[in-house]
Amino acid sequence: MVSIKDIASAAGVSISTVSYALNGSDRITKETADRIQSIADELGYVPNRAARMLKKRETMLVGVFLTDFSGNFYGDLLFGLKEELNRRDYDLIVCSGRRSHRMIPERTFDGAIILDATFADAELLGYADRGHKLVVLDRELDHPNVNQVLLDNKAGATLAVEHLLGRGLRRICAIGGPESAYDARQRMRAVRQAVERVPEASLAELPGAFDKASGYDAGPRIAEAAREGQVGVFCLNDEMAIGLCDYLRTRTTLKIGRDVHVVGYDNIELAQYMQPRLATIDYSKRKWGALAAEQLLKMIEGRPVEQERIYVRLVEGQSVGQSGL
Amino acid sequence: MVSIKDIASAAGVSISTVSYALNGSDRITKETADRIQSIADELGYVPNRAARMLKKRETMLVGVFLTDFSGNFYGDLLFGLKEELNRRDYDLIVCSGRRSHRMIPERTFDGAIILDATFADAELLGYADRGHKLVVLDRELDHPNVNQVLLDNKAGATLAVEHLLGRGLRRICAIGGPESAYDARQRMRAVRQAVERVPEASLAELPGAFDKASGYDAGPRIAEAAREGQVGVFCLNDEMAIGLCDYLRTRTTLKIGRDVHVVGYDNIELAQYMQPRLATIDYSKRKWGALAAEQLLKMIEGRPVEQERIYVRLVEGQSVGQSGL
DNA sequence: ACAAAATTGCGAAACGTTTCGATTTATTCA
DNA sequence: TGAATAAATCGAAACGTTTCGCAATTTTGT
Repeated sequence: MVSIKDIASAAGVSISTVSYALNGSDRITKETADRIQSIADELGYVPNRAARMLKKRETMLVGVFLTDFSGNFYGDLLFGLKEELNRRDYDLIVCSGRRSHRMIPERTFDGAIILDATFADAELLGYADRGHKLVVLDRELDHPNVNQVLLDNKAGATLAVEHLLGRGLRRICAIGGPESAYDARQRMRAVRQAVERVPEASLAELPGAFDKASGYDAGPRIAEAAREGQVGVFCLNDEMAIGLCDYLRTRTTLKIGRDVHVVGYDNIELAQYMQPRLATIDYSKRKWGALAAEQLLKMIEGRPVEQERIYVRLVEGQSVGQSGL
Repeated sequence: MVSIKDIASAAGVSISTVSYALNGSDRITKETADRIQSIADELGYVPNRAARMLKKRETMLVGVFLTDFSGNFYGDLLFGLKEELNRRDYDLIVCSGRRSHRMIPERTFDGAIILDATFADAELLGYADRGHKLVVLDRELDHPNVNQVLLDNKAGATLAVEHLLGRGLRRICAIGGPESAYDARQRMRAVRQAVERVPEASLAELPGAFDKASGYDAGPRIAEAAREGQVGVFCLNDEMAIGLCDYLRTRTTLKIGRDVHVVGYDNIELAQYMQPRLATIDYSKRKWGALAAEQLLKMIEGRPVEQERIYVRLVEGQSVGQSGL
């Protein structure tokens, strides 16, 4: 592999001169710089990332950690992140799985973005204590080296439940997320509040784990409830809503949007292809990513960071109809 | 940041001793090794990845390059890759975008897996010439440092077209992929052959670009054809099939599975949620990933690599019905 | 008990950069 | 025409590891 040293001897200059030249320092005259540059090109020189990382103590790399790569959800987010990071000359690297966590303390990145349930809060705080810059997207952490872009979970869940209530539904079910998930807790809290505001409304909470199977598994209980009258179901994310619809369609004769009214959360791509179209809560994942990147870069560069928040809106769909009541 | 040097002085030994101890060399007695290890733990030592990379000239990192992160498709593939790599102590890193290409010549990885149309063949061959190990999943390249796991495109496309022909359809349309895409060319060639084998069958080829919009845009021509009798459409991937169904459903009164029979390719997650269920060609993306990882590791370790191939099967769906003929 | 052999640890160089301070060369000014 | 100043280049140290060859120490065999 050709190194700076090879260029130096080819050009008959010292390695420091080569380094300065290649990095566009004004300590070197334009002519020698050009000459060195063209020799470098000719030799096909590419700097060694490891060496540069080691010496400069910066990597120009940002890591994004995801719970998994299933990516129903991640495409737009990553797009937003990447655009913003590339604009500032950082590269984006996507990782998943416990094993990869250690890349953080190994100083593989200048900063990391976390949307990964396999990190415990304490673990993240530990990294932050060691000086690593973090932006967390799936929790809230109070630490000078940690920032977050908050999703307006409360507003979203409220919107969803009030949509059902607004259609005249009074018997509300909510399928929850894992106890450990911050999003799930926030959303469920808002659900309770929204239901409580309507005296004649009732709420049944069903457990869930944010995956299709949870929605499917909640099916029987929903179906049972629906046989005693229309029911509005808020699934705390779209995956579960899709699982539920799957159950209702294949295992019951109940009609979605008439007997059972379903609303999800996230507006994943699949939601718009469901029949009937899934009502859900939408927000700009791309913007979410862009803001996260911006925050992280600010932290890295030591500029002040302001708290950001992503707003949500309701997307109507035929999975919610008009109640007969 | 605590380094090996800090441990050395804390333990009163030399840095080489620390290095040996921490790496489990038998040059160091068990007791000192343990002592050093516990000091390291206490100090919260984590090795510096850049330094290790530089010195050992290996990174234990494998890069996967994707055209984009939209990931309708990638989830399972990445899962298969990651499992296999982690089992062998490698970490997986996902990259996308032209900018990130340079990570390859910068020696960021021990090898890379390419499923990314933004790489030109010549570019990849250039990297291979420089000694970088590559597995390509979206093309075929003849180079000692490049291997591929072939998808059986020919078999898949044949299966798809024969499925339509088998249902009595004689007027076949095929929506193609980008000219530059190897997969698309292979599939289309097989389509032509399959149609030619049935004398009374006719084929119309429509252009496409492997995205939903292409399918949608092909809609009017398909609809026109369908008004003169049933037509069987093979979309060279599911995305386009979904776009086409979208058009047919929202812009025409033609019924999918009766007037227009649609089959896709890839069996992406969305396919099974389409109404009617999209008939398509399925193959194990997870296995595809696992084999790619295995090949790459073999190349890295200098073991002989055997050519692998992924087999395909037809998934029936109501998007193809029985022709009246 | 002593040399030979084995065990355990150490010193230093190297990986490929960047960058500080010093040195050489060219330019300016009186 | 020198001395003073500015411009261009160089040498060497450093980043944090690994690893080779050597030195010191312990063990073994007789």
